[in-house]
Amino acid sequence: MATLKYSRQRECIKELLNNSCEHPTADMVYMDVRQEFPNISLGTVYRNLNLLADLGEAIKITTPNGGVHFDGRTAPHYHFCCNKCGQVIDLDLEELDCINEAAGKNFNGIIESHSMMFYGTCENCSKSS
Amino acid sequence: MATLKYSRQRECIKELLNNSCEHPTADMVYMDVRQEFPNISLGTVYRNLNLLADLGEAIKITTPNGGVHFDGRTAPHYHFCCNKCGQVIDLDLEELDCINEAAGKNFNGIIESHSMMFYGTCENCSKSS
DNA sequence: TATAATTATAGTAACTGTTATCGTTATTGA
DNA sequence: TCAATAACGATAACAGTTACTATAATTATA
Repeated sequence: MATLKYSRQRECIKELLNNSCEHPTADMVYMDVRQEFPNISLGTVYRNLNLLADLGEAIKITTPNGGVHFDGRTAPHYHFCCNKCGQVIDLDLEELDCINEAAGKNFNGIIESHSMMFYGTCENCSKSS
Repeated sequence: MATLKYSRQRECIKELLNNSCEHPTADMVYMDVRQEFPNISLGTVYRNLNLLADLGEAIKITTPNGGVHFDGRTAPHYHFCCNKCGQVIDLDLEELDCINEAAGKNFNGIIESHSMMFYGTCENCSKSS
């Protein structure tokens, strides 16, 4: 059961995530997708974003101020979050696998993965300050 | 203005954070502190937790499932979050300063700090599975 | 100490982001 | 073409958190 069925709305959201280099929140996706589907429901946006994340076709990024961003780039990579404007930006730093082992020292559970977020001031905000 | 005034409730919350090795959420703190202040308000707990975090006397830890945990240990260290029970645990891995520089390559903003969270299965959950 | 000024509290309402519900619409497979 | 069912839009419900307000506690001053 629960066979996946095609939907134009989901396709549009997926496209939008893949083609934008920003990492939009559900609200930002809602704004954008409404240009093509003027009366799409916010619930539909949430449902599909979570579905895509569950399918592994998108990544959910939680920022410390509580905002949740979505990324269509599923290859592992790290992000930067600007302390001033809150924008989330991709970083050119390859994933450090070895770090999981290092963290596992003196720890009795099983470490499978990690996430890392960098903070500071983005280019725009450091210019206009 | 806004001179800080002593409050027994805040002191109790601070104590509680410092003496517990778990990393409680606001709700967990609320439960605990009610043993001493049976009719403390949940708002008071939130207000003081955020105040302590602002003062640098506690640290706010946001987990990807949306939960916010608080830590009275303010020295920089990393955490582990169990995928099964959601518990947050301290790790014995010293902060990697050099990593900020590495991340700054090919990046035009200013990187000041980073946070890292490890995931997997905690000791308890891996036993009882 | 007594009093005035002001911060913190308890209780509650309001707000925000997200999920659940439900009747209708779209997709799919026979 | 039709039946089965997933997805939709609209809206209600929900959880976590913050804002509001009258009262209580703390602090500074006389």
